[in-house]
Amino acid sequence: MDVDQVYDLLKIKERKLTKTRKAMIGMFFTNHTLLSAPEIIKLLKKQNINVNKTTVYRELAFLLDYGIIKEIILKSNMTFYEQAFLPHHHHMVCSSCGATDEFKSDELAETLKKIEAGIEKKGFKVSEHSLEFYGLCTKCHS
Amino acid sequence: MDVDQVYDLLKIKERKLTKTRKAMIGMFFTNHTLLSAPEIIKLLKKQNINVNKTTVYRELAFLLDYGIIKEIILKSNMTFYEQAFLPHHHHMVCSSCGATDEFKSDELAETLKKIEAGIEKKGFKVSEHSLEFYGLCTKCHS
DNA sequence: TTAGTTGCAAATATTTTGCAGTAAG
DNA sequence: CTTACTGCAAAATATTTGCAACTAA
Repeated sequence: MDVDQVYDLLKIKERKLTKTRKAMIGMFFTNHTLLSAPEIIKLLKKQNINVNKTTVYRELAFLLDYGIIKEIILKSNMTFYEQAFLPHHHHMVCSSCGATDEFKSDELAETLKKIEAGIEKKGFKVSEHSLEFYGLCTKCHS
Repeated sequence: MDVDQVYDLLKIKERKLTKTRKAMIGMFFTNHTLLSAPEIIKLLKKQNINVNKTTVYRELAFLLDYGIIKEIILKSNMTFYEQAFLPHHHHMVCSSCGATDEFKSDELAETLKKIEAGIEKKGFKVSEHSLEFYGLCTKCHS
């Protein structure tokens, strides 16, 4: 799924392509960074799009609902978002500067799948998991 | 580490054993459930300990600081706490009713350790990870 | 034209802070 | 009696809601 396919989806669903919506979709497909609502508001301002925070929160709920973005909650107790079409991966979060980086591991994915199967046998229907590693990034542990 | 050892630690560090502190420590060593600040306030009320929310938040920060409890942030975007001396485990969280359950897996622990070693080779110093499984508990998926 | 979208102001909810007073050891 | 601890009120932050006005298709 790329930007144009997202536009097509919106057209099919008869949802409008507003300036803010376009800019936010662009953001998620350009940056592969985790973005929070306050950060998005700042980024929009830089593009001279002065939008109300309410709109940004509503837009995030919208994109989430359409499966275009994913939600990730970090220990900072803030909600972050990223594009939903990236290959499955996890995040490393620097507890000092807050920088995030991603990584993936086939072995990990496989183990998690096995674990989830085990959990389901006990009657709990798993729909997703969240896994993040916290510590100090290269810059921060001198 | 048990309750009495925690009391000893406080004595050594010349920290006082107040009624609220004692009750909260007791809570974490009795319940092995995840507890949030609002829940703790309610539980204290039931014990006729009417304490200000500020005190509870400060006490949680205190216990966290002394390594007596651990912090876990769930997708609900709320902070939960649990005793820090339980054997390493992870949580299953029901997206419908919010119930949490715990489980452990040696295979998972081993894979995670390996993954963390791999991450450290790239210069990121891992200090902890958070892993939760979300889905529907037995009661909620009919 | 007509849904879908937006802004504004106000409400929620959790968590934090400053300061003056209280109590445990 | 000393320093840790507490309450209160108010602030900081993120997020949500109702409603009237607006605009993309």
